[in-house]
Formats: sequence, structure tokens, C-alpha cells
Amino acid sequence: MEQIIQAATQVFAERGYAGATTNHIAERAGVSIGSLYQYFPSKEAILVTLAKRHIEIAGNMLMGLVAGRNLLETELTELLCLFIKATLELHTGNPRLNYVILSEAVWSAEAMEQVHELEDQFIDQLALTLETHRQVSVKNSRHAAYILVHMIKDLAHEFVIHPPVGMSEEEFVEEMVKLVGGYLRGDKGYDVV
Amino acid sequence: MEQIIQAATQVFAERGYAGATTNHIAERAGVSIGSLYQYFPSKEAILVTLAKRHIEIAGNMLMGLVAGRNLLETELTELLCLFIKATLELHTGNPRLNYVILSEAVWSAEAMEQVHELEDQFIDQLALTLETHRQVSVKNSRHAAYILVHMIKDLAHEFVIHPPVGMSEEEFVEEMVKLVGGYLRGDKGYDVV
DNA sequence: ATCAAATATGAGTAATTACTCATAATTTGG
DNA sequence: CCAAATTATGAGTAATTACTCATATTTGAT
Repeated sequence: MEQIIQAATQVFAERGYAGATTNHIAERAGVSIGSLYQYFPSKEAILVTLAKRHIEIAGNMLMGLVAGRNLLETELTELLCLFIKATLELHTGNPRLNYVILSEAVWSAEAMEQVHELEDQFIDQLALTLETHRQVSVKNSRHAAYILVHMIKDLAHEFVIHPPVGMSEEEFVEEMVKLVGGYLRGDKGYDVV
Repeated sequence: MEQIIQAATQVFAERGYAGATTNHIAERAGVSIGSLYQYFPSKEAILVTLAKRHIEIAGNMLMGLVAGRNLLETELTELLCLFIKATLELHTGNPRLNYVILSEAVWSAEAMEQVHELEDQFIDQLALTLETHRQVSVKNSRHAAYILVHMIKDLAHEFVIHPPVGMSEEEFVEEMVKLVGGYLRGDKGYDVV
């Protein structure tokens, strides 16, 4: 079971979703193809299990960043730095696997729903954090959290895959902090039409 | 040729990349499978042609928005509104096809490069626009354009697929304008660490 | 009208692969 | 120690599908 997941992680990362065969995964895991299908009803089910686990790990990791801190006393900029760097690291760690999970896999409606559920949980938690922080001023914390999470995730993903010429990781983080920081503070000296 | 692309557009949108068969595309186009392979060497080549065309159309459409205007006299907020609404529309128009192109298709390294080249061209053009506008103040216009384009594209994509509960399209546009507007103006009253 | 070049045809193929199932090994509980 | 339940095995299959190629049709120049 665990070995199958581990093998799938490797094989998906190496060959992509379409390129990975269930026989190959079973072989890498050191079990027979029959056993594999005793634990997972389909190839997609393996990916879903793997993806859910990765999203859970990422979520816990990111929430852990703020867990030990006194939010009221930590600079927003520092928090954002942490978040963005951590997200970047998550994507840099195994870019190919992240690519497979985020972009390449063919999700069934059901699988997609499960993944979204986990995402939503994380967004809800982040929304609470946003409400608590003194430097944050947004109309709707849940909406802000939604935008935040997806923006950071998607841009980090994009950056890892195809960064613009001449932009270092530090510059990327700096720009992201600017972008997000300004938005969360809500300190605009002009009206939005 | 043209009919094949049209058919592919429909079939990819209906059945996804993996679910679409070349025979099905040929049938829908009203040509034989042999003819299809006279024009396109592979299934992927069809998708690449189709994707490049769509990116080109989208790019032209978005650049056209600012073409007729006097940039110096148009409010940044208004411009951003236009851009974001247009992007949202592009994604709403045929969400399934956009999904296939952006997320589901298995891109070869070569195909990916071609797509990125087009994206980069658009980013370069936008960078010039940013430099021209009086209300924009960014350190590196190309980097800003990169972040802008991907952020708007990815978030619009995300929003169309899985919007947060209770967020209307208008609210989404408003938030995006806030987010991007603040960033581009660069009017921050604090230091970034 | 003639011929050659260009284009169209679609039955067929070769390869792939997710998944099954009859059988065998192993574990469990009495 | 045995039987029953659980779990493992892997050769085989059924279905799918991207792609080929021998043949037919059309085109266009002379």
C-alpha cells in the first residue's frame, strides 16, 4: 500500500500521468499487478490518493509556519515572505510531480471535487488567520484567502516551470510580497471604479 | 485543413485531449483519417496548431483593447478592468477548451516552447505599454508584465473552474483590479524587507 | 484527350495497456 | 494442526487507437 504510493510518486514524476503504466508502478513497488488492483480500483485512484496526500502535506506545512507564532506580533511582510518562499520550495522540490498533479492529470469530476475540498479547507483556515491579523484589512477574508492561495500557488508553479529571463528567485519573492502585501493592507489612496 | 482545426476544436472541447481520437476528429471534419495525417503528423500537432491559434487570437484581442486608446489619458483602473474582464470572457467563452489547452494537454518540450514563445511576445508588448503609462511605476516592467499576465490568466482560469462560494464575477473583477492596481502604482507607504 | 503530380481514401495493423480471474501462498483463529 | 479467510500472483484479454499504405480520385498543364 505505502510502497505502491511511493512507487507511483516516482513513476508519475518520471514519466507523467499518461506515460506511467499501472504495470510499471506495480513492478517498481515490488508487488504484482493483481495486488495493486486489490488496493486501488483504477489508475486514477492512485493519482487521487497521491495528490490528496501531497495537498495535505503542503497544507499542513504551510499552516505549521504560522502555528508557533504570535500572529499579532509578526510583521505581515515576514509572514508573506515565509508563505511565498515555502510555496516556491514545495514546487521546486519535485517540480515534475507537481506539474503532473496540477496540470497534466486528467481529473474526473469526482476526483476534482475531492481535491477542491482540501483546497477549500485550507482557504478557510487562512481566512481565519487573515481576520486575526492587525495589519490585514480586507472586505471579505474568505475571498481574499481564495485569491491569495491560488495566486501564490499558480504563480509559483509558473515561475518554476518558465521563469522570465533575468528574474531571480529572490526578486520573484520580493515582487510577490509587494503584490500581496499591498492587497491585504488595503491601503489605497484612490477609489476603485 | 481549416475544417480539421474546427473539428478538433469541437472534439477536444467535448471529450478532452485523451478522450478525443484522431478518427473522431477526421469524421467530424468530414475528411478521411488519411487526409488528416497528410496535414498533421500527429495528434499533438493538431493540438499545438489549435493552441497557438487560440493564444494568438487572445493576444490580439487583448492588445486590441488598448490599441485605439490614448494610453496617457486612460485611467489605469479602467484599463485593468478591460483587461481582466476580457480575460475572464476568453475563459468563460469555451471553458472546456481552455481547460484542455491550459491544463489537460500533454505538452512535449518542443510544443511547450512554442507556446511559451507566444506568451513571451505578449508579455514584451505589455511591458512596453506599462512603461508608457503615467500611472504605472514599477522597477522592472518586463517582470511586472510577466507577473501580471500569468496572474490574471491563471486566476481567471481558476475562477471559471471553481469560484469561491458567494463571489460574483463583478466582485472578482473588483478584487483583481485592486490587487493589480496597487501593485502597478507602486504606491506603498512602507518598506519591503 | 493525356499524363503526371497532387491529394484523398479507409480498411487494416501493430502496439499499447488498464484491468481480470483462476490459482497459489499466507495468515488467522479455534 | 487444520480449515477458512485473507491476500498475493501474473499470464492473459479485450479494447482502444494512433498511424500506415496501397489504391483511387482529382487537378492542371500541354
